[in-house]
Amino acid sequence: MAVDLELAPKTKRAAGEPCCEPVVYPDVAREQAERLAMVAKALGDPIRLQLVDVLRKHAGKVCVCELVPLFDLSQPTVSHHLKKLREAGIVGSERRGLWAYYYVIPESLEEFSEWLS
Amino acid sequence: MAVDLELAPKTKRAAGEPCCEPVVYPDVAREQAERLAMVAKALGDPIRLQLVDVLRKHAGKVCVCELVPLFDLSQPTVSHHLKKLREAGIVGSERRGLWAYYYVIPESLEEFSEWLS
DNA sequence: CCTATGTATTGACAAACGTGATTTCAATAG
DNA sequence: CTATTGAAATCACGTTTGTCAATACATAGG
Repeated sequence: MAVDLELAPKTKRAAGEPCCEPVVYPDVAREQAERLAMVAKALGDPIRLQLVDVLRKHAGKVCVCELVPLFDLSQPTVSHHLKKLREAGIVGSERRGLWAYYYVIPESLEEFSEWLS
Repeated sequence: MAVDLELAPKTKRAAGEPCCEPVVYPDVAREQAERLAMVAKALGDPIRLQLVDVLRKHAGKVCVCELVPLFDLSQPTVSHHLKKLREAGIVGSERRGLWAYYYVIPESLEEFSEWLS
């Protein structure tokens, strides 16, 4: 696995230009990037984005039985998307009797919103 | 394939509650949702999110050769992520000699940023 | 021309994703 | 208890994704 000894730097830089500024560091720590990306990924599907939009605009909690008919999808599929949103911490749910009500957790979007602006 | 004739609505609503408010509509049109989701999806990977972060913070254009060593990834993989960002309209690129320089297109994030807040 | 260098594309592959059919769970009504 | 109903979980499927190795492409220098 020994790599060739660096005999000569050769030309290294083709033109005289130094290519770019000194060095660049991502000053969004990996951890933060992962949190942000997790949120973005959850919003990275049109259905889920609309789900969040509906829930946000509605302020209150919305029943799954109202959400399903809005999308031309099976109930299990909508349920699946809601689960993804739950896992990303974007929405919460609450059961009342037979029905399940979903709502957006506003703080979950704050960090992302701030990073974006 | 004929479904049973609907003999009787049966109980229909278990409790007396009407389940929830009248009806809810997604007032983010499908088209807009798809645009927003496309941006979110592109940001939905930690590497790409950090790439955008670096490019944004840097204001100017950054050479690929500076970006690659920031991530513990092969050059083709970084190139692949940059392509995804390009396809989503989030970044642009420019060749100068041998090098390629990338930059964020700020307007590309505006709609998403507004929707989010 | 030929060689070296920075970047992009291709091919391959495992992992994750989006979806629907089917089944399971939980809770209510009788 | 049994039957019904809303929601979630499971299974199966084709598609997309992230990654690297290898290759191709473009440009600059000899």
